[in-house]
Amino acid sequence: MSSDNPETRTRILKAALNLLEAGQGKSVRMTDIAKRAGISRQAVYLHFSTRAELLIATTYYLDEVKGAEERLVPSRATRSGIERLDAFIEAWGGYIPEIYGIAKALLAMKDTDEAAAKAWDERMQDMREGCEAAIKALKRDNRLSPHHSQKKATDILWTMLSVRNWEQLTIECGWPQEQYIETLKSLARRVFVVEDASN
Amino acid sequence: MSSDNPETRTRILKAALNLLEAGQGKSVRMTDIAKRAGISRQAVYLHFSTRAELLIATTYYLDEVKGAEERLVPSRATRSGIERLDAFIEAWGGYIPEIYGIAKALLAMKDTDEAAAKAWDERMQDMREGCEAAIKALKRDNRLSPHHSQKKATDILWTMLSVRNWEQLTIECGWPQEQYIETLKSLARRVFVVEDASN
DNA sequence: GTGTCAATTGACATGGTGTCAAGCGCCCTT
DNA sequence: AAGGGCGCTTGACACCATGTCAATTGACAC
Repeated sequence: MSSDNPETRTRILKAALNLLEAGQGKSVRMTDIAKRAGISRQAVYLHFSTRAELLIATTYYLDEVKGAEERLVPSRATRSGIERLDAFIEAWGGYIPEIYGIAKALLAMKDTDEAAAKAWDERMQDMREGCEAAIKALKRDNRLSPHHSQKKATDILWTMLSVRNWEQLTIECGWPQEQYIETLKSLARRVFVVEDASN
Repeated sequence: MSSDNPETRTRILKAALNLLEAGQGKSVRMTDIAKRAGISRQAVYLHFSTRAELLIATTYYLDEVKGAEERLVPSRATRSGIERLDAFIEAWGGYIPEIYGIAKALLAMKDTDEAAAKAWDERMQDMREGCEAAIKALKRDNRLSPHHSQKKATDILWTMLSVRNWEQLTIECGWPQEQYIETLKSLARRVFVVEDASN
């Protein structure tokens, strides 16, 4: 079981979140999390039976805390496909730095841990739906470049917006977050948008 | 020291290579490599003092075996910037599947192992030089889009061509290698090339 | 034969995850 | 006020991979 005392449970989640955010990808041990939560290591296992399970629960907690859902509201509310594409890139691109710590941890486990892989893929699938919606909206407006099928365009946008690419551009290449967002918006336009595909 | 008997040394490297290629990213243990080389685990340590050192040596061995250098010759030999961009994408994009196994192993160690990180970054730096050269050639021809500075264009091309992106598009999205290459060439054109920037 | 050197064997340290069992303190019940 | 249940603690332990160490073997060289 992994529920009984909700107090301690959320203390653990908070601790995990803090450490993952602060560590920016540095590996965080069960011991560290326990210590931070002011609890014994074994108590952590009383609530989450594996590290993977804890990390996964942490992602849900993160979404709750940061209001992941609400962020996407503006992108859904926009009228034109182009606006929607922009709004989505802005929302997701702005969200990445907040989830980066935990994303990194999950990503690192992906290769060895089945559960971690599944959790991560699930979330990326959610994100992909956003991409797909933006592409569909473009298509509806007859502004989607005829170079790409809908599936292919979605694949490309999804890949462009990956956490790994954000990492490479901002952390390795030193781009400021602002530039990342602006550039990705402009790239997406160049790649996906045409004047009017119906003519 | 890590040299004395070149026979055994290359047997180890071959074993590592085989396993990494076959495993397509699955973690390969020192024990596995030793067994494959028909040698005791400790003998491996006689030649390579750490796993990281072995993996790094394996990348050099790989380059040697696959003739990494020669692959880039056609891209250097081309006249126009556009041809060079195409040739580079083809050469590098075609090389990725061959190095994928070891790339994955190195990438997985990057977070925890200093040496592995350095080795990987070094190789990516080499690759980046190819990107930079292609961008410079475009610029020289006045065909580089004025949207991007040379540095920024290099950053983008470098990121587009990352192993992670190849992985996502081919393995996760299921693109055939052929489609990967063609699409990346076409994307690069759309993103970087203009009719003639000097007018 | 004796030395040298690659390789073998087997034991051991380390560091992290996950397991197990016993015990402790606190609140709830009756 | 005694007894139970429950959340947590303590400490020992198994596991697994990397890396270390020391003693030994076997071949070839002089």
